[in-house]
Amino acid sequence: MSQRSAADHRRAEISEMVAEQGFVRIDELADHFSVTTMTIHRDLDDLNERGVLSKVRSGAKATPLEVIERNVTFRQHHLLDHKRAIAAAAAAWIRERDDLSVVALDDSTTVLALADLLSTDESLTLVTNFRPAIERIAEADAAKLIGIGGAFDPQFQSFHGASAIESVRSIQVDVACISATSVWRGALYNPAEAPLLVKRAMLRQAEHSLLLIDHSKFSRRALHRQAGLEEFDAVIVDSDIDEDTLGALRSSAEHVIVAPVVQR
Amino acid sequence: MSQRSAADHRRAEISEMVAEQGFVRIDELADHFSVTTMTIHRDLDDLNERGVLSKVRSGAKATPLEVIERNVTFRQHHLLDHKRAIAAAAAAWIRERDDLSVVALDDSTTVLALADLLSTDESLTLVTNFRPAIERIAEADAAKLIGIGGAFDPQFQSFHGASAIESVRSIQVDVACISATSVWRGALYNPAEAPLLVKRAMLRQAEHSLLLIDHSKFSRRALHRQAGLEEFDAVIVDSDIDEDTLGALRSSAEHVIVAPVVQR
DNA sequence: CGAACATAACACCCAATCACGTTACGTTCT
DNA sequence: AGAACGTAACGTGATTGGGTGTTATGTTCG
Repeated sequence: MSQRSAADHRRAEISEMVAEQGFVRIDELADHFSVTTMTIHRDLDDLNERGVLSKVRSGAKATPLEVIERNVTFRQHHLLDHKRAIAAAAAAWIRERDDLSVVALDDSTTVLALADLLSTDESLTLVTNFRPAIERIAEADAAKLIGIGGAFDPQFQSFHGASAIESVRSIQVDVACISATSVWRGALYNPAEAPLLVKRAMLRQAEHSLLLIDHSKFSRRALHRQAGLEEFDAVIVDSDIDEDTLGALRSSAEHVIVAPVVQR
Repeated sequence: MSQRSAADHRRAEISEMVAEQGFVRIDELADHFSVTTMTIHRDLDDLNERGVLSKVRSGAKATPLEVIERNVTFRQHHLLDHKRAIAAAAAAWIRERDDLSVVALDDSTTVLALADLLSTDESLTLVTNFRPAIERIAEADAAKLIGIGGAFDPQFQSFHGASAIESVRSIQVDVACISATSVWRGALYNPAEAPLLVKRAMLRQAEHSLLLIDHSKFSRRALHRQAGLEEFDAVIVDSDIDEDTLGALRSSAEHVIVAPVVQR
């Protein structure tokens, strides 16, 4: 499954090196990987394009962490196995309860993995403001789809704003599947306000709610408070979460599901 | 540009044969093209999938015209040069007037060609309920995008329903670019009602309006009346329209622009 | 200015995909 | 049952496209 080409592999390693060292020279990289500087140039152009790093003269420097966290194309491939595990657990949770047919999905890459799992189910109606999710659900041509429109935000690849909120408010949802950038002291936080408002609206319209969150989110902070952990029917985390954090989570959330990560 | 592979060419010819004769046998086709029946099977599977024809035992029969006309994947490649010509004229019309910045686009393939032309312009805001258009505009990452959400209709690949109408009503549009399936006695007609309602809402919210329509639409009929030709600031047709029809059109529309079709 | 660096254009290689045929096995007619 | 037809699976040859190097030409720095 996670079959990477040689180029992808090299680019991933470059990303790591840049993240660690802050700056790396192009000729160093060319030397290290035994390729031409031209190849490195192309790698850096690509990574720069995707917002993973900044290409500067003679090398590349790290992008500020906050920017990375917002960037969809970066997030998309990050911790993919973990996200799939979490999504599988969420799908199971939903399928156990067969009275749930309208599922709202927010604009997170974790939930995107869930969209893939649910999109083949003809009996479901999926509601989302996330363009990649809309794309895949439409492609699958099985589940019914309600798109939440509004002002498109290229950074998040999703639709926000008053119009989006309005649209969400006009729908009754059985279960909302939500993620967040940061979990801290029993509450969720997000770096930007616009997508957060849509998430809140989804929660408000939902009879049930699931929080899908991977272990990396517990060591972060973000600006805007989104919701409290106790508001969710269940919180789903991957099994790479550490003991202490899991303990703390169990004390503040109603029900915690730990999704086993399958290593490739 | 229009570089077709041998297989595409054969499939196009099959489509024609089926359209003309109503039904063709698989072994006839295999014989005619000097290929195996298996290859024809695959061709028909594909064409059937795309809704161009219906595969039945021992052969293929034509799909009712109405169904063909509704089918997006079929429409997408139909009269492409004409659509491009019309779109170019529409783009010119809009660019001549530099006070126009919010453009609404309906769910038609003609207008999709226009979306491609406008999506690179950073000063524009594009509004649409058409998934392929949303996709391409987001991809271009230049023009601002407002997505119209709602219930997704796989047949048209666009969003409809009360929620979509509501969303459109909350926006002020400078110019609405609309198409239709049929033009008949000075009015527009559409085979389905749901997309029509969104088109009407777009027109209502728009200061100006353009009708983009190719010559094939004048020899058709459809069920639901959409609007009168006189409601548009300008009607854009391709140059393959015949004299009489053009004359009639000129008498019922305010302003008619004939877009020259470039032959490849 | 000259050295270091960036980019554009072209050519090549390899791997993945596609189109097609062949065969073998199901399925549906009469 | 037997003929006609459909489908699944595999092999193969052609085609495509991504990834890389090379060279030639710009561009920026000191």
